[in-house]
Amino acid sequence: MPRTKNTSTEEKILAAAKTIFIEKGMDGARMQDIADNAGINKALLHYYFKSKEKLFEVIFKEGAEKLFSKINSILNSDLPLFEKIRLFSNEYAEIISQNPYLPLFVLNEMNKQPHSFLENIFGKNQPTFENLVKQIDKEIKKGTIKQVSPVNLVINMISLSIFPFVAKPVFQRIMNLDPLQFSTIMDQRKTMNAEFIIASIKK
Amino acid sequence: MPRTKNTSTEEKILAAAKTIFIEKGMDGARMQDIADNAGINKALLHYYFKSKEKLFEVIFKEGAEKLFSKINSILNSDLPLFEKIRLFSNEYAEIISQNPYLPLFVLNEMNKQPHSFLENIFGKNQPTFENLVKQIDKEIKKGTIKQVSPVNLVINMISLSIFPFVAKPVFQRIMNLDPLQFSTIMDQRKTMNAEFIIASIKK
DNA sequence: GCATATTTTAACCAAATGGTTAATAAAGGT
DNA sequence: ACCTTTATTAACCATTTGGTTAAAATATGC
Repeated sequence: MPRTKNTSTEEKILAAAKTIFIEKGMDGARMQDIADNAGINKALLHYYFKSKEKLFEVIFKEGAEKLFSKINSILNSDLPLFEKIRLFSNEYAEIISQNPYLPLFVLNEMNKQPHSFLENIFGKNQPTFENLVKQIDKEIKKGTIKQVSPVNLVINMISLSIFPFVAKPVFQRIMNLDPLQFSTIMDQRKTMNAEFIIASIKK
Repeated sequence: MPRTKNTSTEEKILAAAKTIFIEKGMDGARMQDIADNAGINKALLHYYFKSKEKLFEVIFKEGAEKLFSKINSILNSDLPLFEKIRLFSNEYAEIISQNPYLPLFVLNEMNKQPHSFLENIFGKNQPTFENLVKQIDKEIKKGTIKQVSPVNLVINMISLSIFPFVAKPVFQRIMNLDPLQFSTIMDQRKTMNAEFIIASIKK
């Protein structure tokens, strides 16, 4: 097993695999494409990562981690609720504009991969929302926000952050936007989303 | 024995193709699976629809149509703004809960298929939002709602309606919800979404 | 400098896959 | 009945695909 040195080849493979898998998905990706993209022989892929599935798993895991870790850390921080919403919206928008194709990749594969595969990956990092739920209940009692379901609030925050990227080709087309216009609108949303959410729950 | 009136072969194929394509996507779908699912010989698929691509196109077109036609018709109707938002949220939630796997299928393929393929499909049905833009401008001048970008309002409405279904496996997992709990929450959202949107723009 | 271990490659291989063909069965028209 | 057209099938085929092998190149330790 080559776990010792020469990470450069391994890194080249991982970078290439990321590109190809995210672009084509597990089924659409070809090992030969990944090898070509990494500038190496196909057999080397199997030398470093024994199968397509194993290689995919590494890429998927990394992607899922990138998307999910921030949610948990911000939503469980000690910030005041509105600040939390603002921070989440801003930071999440940043992550996603830097990895615009990641969400669809992860969503797509989460729907397709068997349960066992996902179990393996999500084993421990189970986010907790207790902190947030308590915080929201407190604000409701204080009367600063409306009676709102914490779960649904989080779903709204995440939906508004991610979906526009996932549906970019749809929105661009049905709204007749050129890429520049679309990107301008996405930029507006970075600050807008938080205020939109806050306005919807503020009393 | 004469059995119960068998649906036409073409219909059987289309139904099977829908099932398989939506479950596995264009790349993951196997012609043999579609044939088996339809209870016919694989060659018959090519007899009715000459290639996998052509068959896929039919299924995709139908799915995209189902998802997009309603948007246009409701958003261009003559209802008052808030009613429009409520009607859209309700009807769209209905369409999607009846076809929960359709959005991801369409989104996924819209990101993968080449431009030419999509051009063919969206040729004419280009939605228009002029009506809605005017309506929103009017409400802003009347002072009933905040100064809000019509495009972003529509993006929000659609995002909140669709994304929770697309990300169902994610939400179920990170929020530790069993299928029943999740479905209850989705039901709440049917009415909640509209009020959430309205609250966020009401002055 | 040399033996050993690691990395990389070209050539293969078996299975799977979309698609074709030629023959057969069923329907329709006369 | 008989012929023509349409529908359906089993057997193939060419290509693609993930994966393997054995040999060559390169690095490593002494």
